[in-house]
Amino acid sequence: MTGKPIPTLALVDDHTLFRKGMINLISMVNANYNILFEADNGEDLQKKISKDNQPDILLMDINMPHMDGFATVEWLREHYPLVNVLVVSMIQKEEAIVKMLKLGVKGYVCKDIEPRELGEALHSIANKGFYYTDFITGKLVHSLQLGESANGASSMLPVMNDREKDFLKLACTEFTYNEIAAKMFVSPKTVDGYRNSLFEKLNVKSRVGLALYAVKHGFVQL
Amino acid sequence: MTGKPIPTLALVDDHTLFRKGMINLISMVNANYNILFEADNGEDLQKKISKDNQPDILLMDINMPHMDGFATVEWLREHYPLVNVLVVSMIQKEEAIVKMLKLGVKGYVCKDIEPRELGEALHSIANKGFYYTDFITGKLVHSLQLGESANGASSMLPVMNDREKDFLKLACTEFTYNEIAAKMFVSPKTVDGYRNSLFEKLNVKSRVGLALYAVKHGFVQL
DNA sequence: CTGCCATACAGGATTTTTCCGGTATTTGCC
DNA sequence: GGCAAATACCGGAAAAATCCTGTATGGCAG
Repeated sequence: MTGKPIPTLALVDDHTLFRKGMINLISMVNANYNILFEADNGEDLQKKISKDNQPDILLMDINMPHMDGFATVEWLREHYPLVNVLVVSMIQKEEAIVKMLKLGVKGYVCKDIEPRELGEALHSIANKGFYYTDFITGKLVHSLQLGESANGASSMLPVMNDREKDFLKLACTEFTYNEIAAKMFVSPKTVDGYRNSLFEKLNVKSRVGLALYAVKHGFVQL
Repeated sequence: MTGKPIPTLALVDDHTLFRKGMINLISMVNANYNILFEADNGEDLQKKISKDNQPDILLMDINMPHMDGFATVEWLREHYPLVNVLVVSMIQKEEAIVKMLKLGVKGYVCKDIEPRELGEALHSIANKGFYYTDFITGKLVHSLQLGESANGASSMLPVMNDREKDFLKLACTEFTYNEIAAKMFVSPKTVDGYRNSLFEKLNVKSRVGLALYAVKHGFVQL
């Protein structure tokens, strides 16, 4: 673990030829990357990845036999959350893109990507932690807009009463629950109730979850 | 506590005439607000505000004798963090605006505000929780840009090593520290060290503080 | 009037978080 | 080689957060 050495990569794709092609592309990029390993699919990846063999960036296809890209990202998120996934797929369907984004992938590019853009994507992920093109952002925004208006059910905010909203704001501070109770002029046991009620309503299970929810939904400004 | 009744207001300004003028303006707005009380300055406010006498929105000047707007907002933030402050001041200096914004005020308008805009501001704060005009946003962005480049010292990010950055990302999840340790392949006591080190470097004192810092500085995406 | 539901609050137990004061290992550098 | 700084780690204890079950109150619809 010597500081910030050469970023490491791994490739997951069921087509050997395509993997070799990608490796060739990567070698054309004027930057240094160490390729740790290649895998045929998610199952194969599970065998090859380990504590001492984690890539910084994982280039992965979606359509794969046995264990596809979605299942693989979910598994990685649980077991190797520090691995940055760059999806490399022919699939351009908004549904797939948005699904992957929700699963936390750090980039999504088309398989016919040009060397220059691949270099940019890898560099961006290695340094800023993500690479989202305007195309991807566009899909995401579009999907959000759909969710907000037409759909209706999906983005409906849970019903919170005023006191719960007040509590939510104060939960996004470094006050302890006892201090929050004092500022809300209620018993600590009552804020205990607000918290548990919000855990359920907002589908989170910790104060960090509450804070993140509040920020995401604009209850507090950063 | 009957649902969402008429929003309550309070005014803090040392000029009686101006307060009366504002009240008149507010009455012209086609919306209902209850005015709880008026105060001459921060000190006077401290006497008049109480658990059972907190306004939803507090309209406040900056230049006031005895206790000015800045001190007052700081005090409110500590003792009545749920009160939304709308600054109403002649002061248009970027420095003052940015300072107030940093103190968490929910809006900043000029004293020569028109009835229509005042109505919009109050409505926006009562519902969305804030009212920032483009003018204010502009000042803020400008100040941020200054901070980023010229100033240098002010916005310099603390030096975090790679493992600390990794930890910071995982701290923004609902994993416990034990789970985080497992995912980072280190001992729980080590993440204990990362945490304490970041508390100091980032000037926070709880996990919520860490998460909020991380979001604000783009270490995690929402 | 009465039972239901939402809200405010308690006691008590358990887990997590936070804090403190140390130790071993590694790494760069004089 | 040896020293300072950074990193990984430990035991123990105090504080905070989380969870569960249960009570009192008040509004309100049947």
